[in-house]
Amino acid sequence: MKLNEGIEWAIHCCSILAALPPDIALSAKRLAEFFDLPSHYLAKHLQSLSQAGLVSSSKGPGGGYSLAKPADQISVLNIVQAIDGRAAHFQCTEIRQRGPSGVEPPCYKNPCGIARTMWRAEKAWRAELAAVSLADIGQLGLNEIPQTQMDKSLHWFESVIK
Amino acid sequence: MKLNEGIEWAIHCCSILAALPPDIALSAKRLAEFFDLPSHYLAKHLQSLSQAGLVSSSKGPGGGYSLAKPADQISVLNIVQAIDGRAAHFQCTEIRQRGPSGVEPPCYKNPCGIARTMWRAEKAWRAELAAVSLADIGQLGLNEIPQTQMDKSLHWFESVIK
DNA sequence: GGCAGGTTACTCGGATAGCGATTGTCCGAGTTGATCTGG
DNA sequence: CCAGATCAACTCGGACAATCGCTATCCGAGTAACCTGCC
Repeated sequence: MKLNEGIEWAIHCCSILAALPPDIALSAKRLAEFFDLPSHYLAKHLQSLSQAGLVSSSKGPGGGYSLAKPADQISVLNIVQAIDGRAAHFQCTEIRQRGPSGVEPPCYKNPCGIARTMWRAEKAWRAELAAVSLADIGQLGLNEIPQTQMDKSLHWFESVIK
Repeated sequence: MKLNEGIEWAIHCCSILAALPPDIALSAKRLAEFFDLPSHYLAKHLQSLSQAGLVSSSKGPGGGYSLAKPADQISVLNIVQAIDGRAAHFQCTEIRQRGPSGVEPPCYKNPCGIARTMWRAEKAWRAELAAVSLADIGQLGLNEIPQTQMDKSLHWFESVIK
């Protein structure tokens, strides 16, 4: 199992948007340029974020994407689920009901213990991701980004936005 | 992202092996028959369990698979990792280092906050799975399996093992 | 009757195709901002 | 100089290929039990 690569891109892009003034939009092309990513493919993932209501989009010159909500109201889980879907990773196919020892479906009152175990683990995973907001990610970044990169980033923003 | 379907099969098969007397081996064919699964494909996953040292295999007539360790020393995480590999689900490609604002790799002392967040969530996921052993799964089963199924299963075992 | 050798049937293990989801790419619809023209 | 219409460039959004990993299958290597013939 491998997590969708676009998840990394989406979280990074959202954290950039969170650092910008709220009324500034950044196009998919600019975001791709900032991270040196294939712009068309990144656009596909940004569309998912837009459909999930995490970012709002505007067309035409000066348009692009901006956060639809304050950064502290968007969790990492929101972004992950927007890109990767909300389906459970483990899917129980009820093989206990099959084969020579299976009995009628109504006899099974609960999901089987194996599925419950897997789902409990997924729940813990989601809880960890839900506990971290974009604002938290931004704060981490402010504390740890090399000063040189911060300067280059600010310079890049100014050259692009004007 | 979807978890390998074989994980469900492998855990069910291991829980069956855990319920058997330790000196009894069950072949891939029999296990597939019990759950009505494609035997050849199930065999592939059982090989993974064997390579991981969770089950021991014996060839020839009367051979098959049996648990290599006591059921309380095999966690669900062991099985999941045997089938799905031990690689992290989230792979950080360090896109923060790329693009016009990137600086030299030595400037980045820690993994980026996004990767740390994702990995912390995976750690919580693994911890939940590591906390459940095959013995626990078996206990859950004993408490919840319909009596009719238990009878049919015992009957099937007797007809197969003799 | 007991034993040695050969045979047979059964099992695992790795090597080999098929398919679906993720990855990657493109063009059309729509909007905004600037430009140009006329008053 | 200002207002309005036109135009052009830019952006998103959905539709269309290519690649990789999961799914599925097979056959060969090895082993244990069994059977047969001989002592």
